[in-house]
Amino acid sequence: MTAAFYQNEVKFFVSVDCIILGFNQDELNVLLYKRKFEPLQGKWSLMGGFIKSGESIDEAASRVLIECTGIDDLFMEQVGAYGDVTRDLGERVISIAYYSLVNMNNFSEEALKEHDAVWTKISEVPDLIFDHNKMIEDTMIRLQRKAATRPVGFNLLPEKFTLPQLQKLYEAIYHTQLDKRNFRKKLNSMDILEKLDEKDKKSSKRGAFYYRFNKAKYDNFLEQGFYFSL
Amino acid sequence: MTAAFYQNEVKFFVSVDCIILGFNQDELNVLLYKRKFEPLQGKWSLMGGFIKSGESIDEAASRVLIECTGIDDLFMEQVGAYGDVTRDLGERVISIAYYSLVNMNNFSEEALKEHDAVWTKISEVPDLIFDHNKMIEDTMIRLQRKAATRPVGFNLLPEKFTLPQLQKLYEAIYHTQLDKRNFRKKLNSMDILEKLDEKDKKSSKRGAFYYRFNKAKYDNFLEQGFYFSL
DNA sequence: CCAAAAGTGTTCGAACTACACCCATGT
DNA sequence: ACATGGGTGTAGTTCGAACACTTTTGG
Repeated sequence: MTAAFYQNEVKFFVSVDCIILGFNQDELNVLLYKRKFEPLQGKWSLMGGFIKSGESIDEAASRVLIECTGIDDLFMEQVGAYGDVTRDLGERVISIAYYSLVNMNNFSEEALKEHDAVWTKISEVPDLIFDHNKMIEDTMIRLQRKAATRPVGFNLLPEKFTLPQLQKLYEAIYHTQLDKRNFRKKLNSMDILEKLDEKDKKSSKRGAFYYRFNKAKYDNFLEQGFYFSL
Repeated sequence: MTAAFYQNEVKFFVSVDCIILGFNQDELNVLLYKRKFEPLQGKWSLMGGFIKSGESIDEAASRVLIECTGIDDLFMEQVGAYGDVTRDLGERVISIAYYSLVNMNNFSEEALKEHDAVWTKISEVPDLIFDHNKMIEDTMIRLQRKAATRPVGFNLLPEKFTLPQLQKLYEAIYHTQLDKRNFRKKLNSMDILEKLDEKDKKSSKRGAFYYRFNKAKYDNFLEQGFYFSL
């Protein structure tokens, strides 16, 4: 039994909410859920869960993420704590948002249905419960900064991807158009990708070469004192 | 009485911890306190406080900040939530860190003594309780990113400051040396400062002109579609 | 043969880096 | 008069932005 040092203080429910992002058909998507309990049962929301007693915040976020995706070891980062007094309509709950970048292809239709989950284009996110829309907005800003300086974008793609795909991804993240030649030139100069012999012929007749992110090359790139920036 | 929706869940103590940063004699400083209660009474720590029931996290942080500084309306930003199960030696406490940038000159010796507070050079911060050292480290990284893209540095200086002072500040934040001429050229091109007639003669015989950050000029600068970057 | 996407280099201007000397003044 | 920190301009280089045509191939 631990000593009760803080007897006079108030306790709060604390939850985590997960912003799970994927990329498909040139658009960022977020995984939304129909809420399964009151209050606001049936409304659209992020997937979340209360922190349990033996569990750190990161662990709680991992747990929720695994519940949702069935996948372990996903890229995940804390966005921040949300604590307006009336943010939750039920009782007072402080929530800590995490975002995760996943490869949408790893999700089966059944897995999604089972949880009442749908991938929703970022541009078409409806009104969500509580402050969940704000959490997504904050996440988008954070992702922009992160993706500009760290190679986290690859988490949103399959292991093998084409350069046009990669470019579309960054265009979606930054919400801009990029020049094909400049984009490729920059990537080329970093030498962090591995070109495969295989081509993807789904999106064009000619086909585009597959590439793979090469961690060893990237580490080497960092050792040279360079910084990733796209 | 609100409905009890979440009866089966666990509640936690939630606190805020404040990283109060100042700048003096070419160094960033952080305000440290001798802890006033058990556990670890008398040890060095950040100033913190438990969140109270009617209070948002931001409000709690503001309250603690005002208690410490006597000043309202300080620059303040959330760093993140810290929730390792055993981070607090007393009972389990989840803590949310905020950093604030202040002008050290606004603190009287008496005000500091009253709280058992001391300004400590960032390079000389001792072992603090719990994860407070980690909070400071995370803050420094965050400050670097923030200061590079937003004019937040001015919060660390008196209203009137000299260019050598400003340069020293950025050198301290980035932990690097900057070229005097290039630094001034860049600032000049932004046209966000107002040159005063007055000179500061404390640090040299010739004296250095005072400048003042001009919000209107800065807003205009933004409207032109430029971004602050130093 | 043609539509549709993949792939490829060069030029120009802007921005950053490096760099050295004179100025003002308190002691 | 001199030591100390304040203030100023230019040249070279690098980096990012703009830009158009050829290639491949399924239909």
